[in-house]
Amino acid sequence: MSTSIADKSENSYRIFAEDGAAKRAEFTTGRGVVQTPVFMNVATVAAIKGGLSTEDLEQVGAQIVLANTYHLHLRPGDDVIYRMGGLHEFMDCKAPILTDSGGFQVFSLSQRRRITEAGVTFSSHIDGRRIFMGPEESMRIQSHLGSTIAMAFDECPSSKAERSYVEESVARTTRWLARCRSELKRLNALEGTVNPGQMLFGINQGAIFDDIRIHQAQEIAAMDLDGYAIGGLAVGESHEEMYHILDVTLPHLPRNKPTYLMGVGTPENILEAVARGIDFFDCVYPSRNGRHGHVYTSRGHLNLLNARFELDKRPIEEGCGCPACSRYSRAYIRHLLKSGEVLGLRLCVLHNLWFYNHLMADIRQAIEQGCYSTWYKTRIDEMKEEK
RNA sequence: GGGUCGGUACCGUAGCGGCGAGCGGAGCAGACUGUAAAUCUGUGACAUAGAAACACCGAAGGUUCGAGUCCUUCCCGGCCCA
Repeated sequence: MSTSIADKSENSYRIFAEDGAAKRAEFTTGRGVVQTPVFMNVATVAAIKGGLSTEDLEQVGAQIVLANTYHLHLRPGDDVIYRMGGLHEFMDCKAPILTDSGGFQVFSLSQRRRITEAGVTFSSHIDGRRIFMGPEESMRIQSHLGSTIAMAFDECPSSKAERSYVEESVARTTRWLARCRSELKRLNALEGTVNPGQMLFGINQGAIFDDIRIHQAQEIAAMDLDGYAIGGLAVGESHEEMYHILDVTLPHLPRNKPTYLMGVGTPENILEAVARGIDFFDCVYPSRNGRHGHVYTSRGHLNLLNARFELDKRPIEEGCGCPACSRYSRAYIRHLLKSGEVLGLRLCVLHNLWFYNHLMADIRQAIEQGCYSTWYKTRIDEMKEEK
């Protein structure tokens, strides 16, 4: 079955176990069922950085992949991907793909940006040329890409922004969401659309102002979308502030729809957020940190570049079934990293993504078993132990 | 044996009388949360931090208010000639 945007008869999201606020659900997409809570493996430019292939993603337990509208629009161009049959065809990916809308890039590539009601003008990080993107442009690009889930075009105000600015920005993001919704409906109905069942997730914003978050959550909840994201977190505020925003905002988003905490985070962040009811996550940490020799284990993270691993014959984590741990020592991977060999990066990224995807599997199991609320705290404590 | 150029931190170098010695690498450590960046930031030693100032610029003397910088001798290395 393939539902999109405003759902008709049956909800594509089905919760079958709950433990406190934590939800264990399955989300049915046109590309198969996603078991949640889930981590989305970040392939910004339709590739996991660090030399991983689509095949590697399958091996590492990835259920779903994230790619970026802004990056793919610039290169190779969404028209190229459209003519190649869409993202799935282009990268030979069978799993569902969520495309981020480009809204965050406006925030993170903040030079020379100009925001109006119509959209945002900012400069390309590749060649500096001016780019205009608004809700309609973002939806058209994502429609060309043919992703499984499109994200609404939003603005991500800084966590330190003034209240008056955040109010204005969030109101605009909500108006943009309505425009995204109608544009995507129009596109889905067009002849030749890559994925006519493309879904849409809206995004909650509001920096760290409880009332702005809550008010906007109520507004977008009424719009009946396929899912709801919380954006603008983990951008400089403290963990306590982030968890607090989740605590106050999530009750105002539909419980019978998937929720997505954008860009988060550390294993600890994820464990805490699941406890509060989040289903979807994505983060560059496992891939970026992996490329920098920073690897995750159930007993905390290691920096494989450290001299103490020079003669360490152990795998990154004892008992881990990832392609790196099943064969190679810390000492060897450290040598590869030191030598600048791509294999070193690749092995670390493989391990980290395996770790994240398997952490999510453990989380799902704990919720099913009804022991999540105690289990996750133990997991967090274990990660703080001596490495 | 003669000539010549040179000896500065782990390596390569800058410096040509005011240096509490600059720069690159390496090494060591840290940072990265909807990925412009295999990037960025620290880092002489004294266990660490801070405070502090004592990195003794191949060695020993000398000139000078002051020497890595000038002079003398010696040691070591490269190249050229015999």
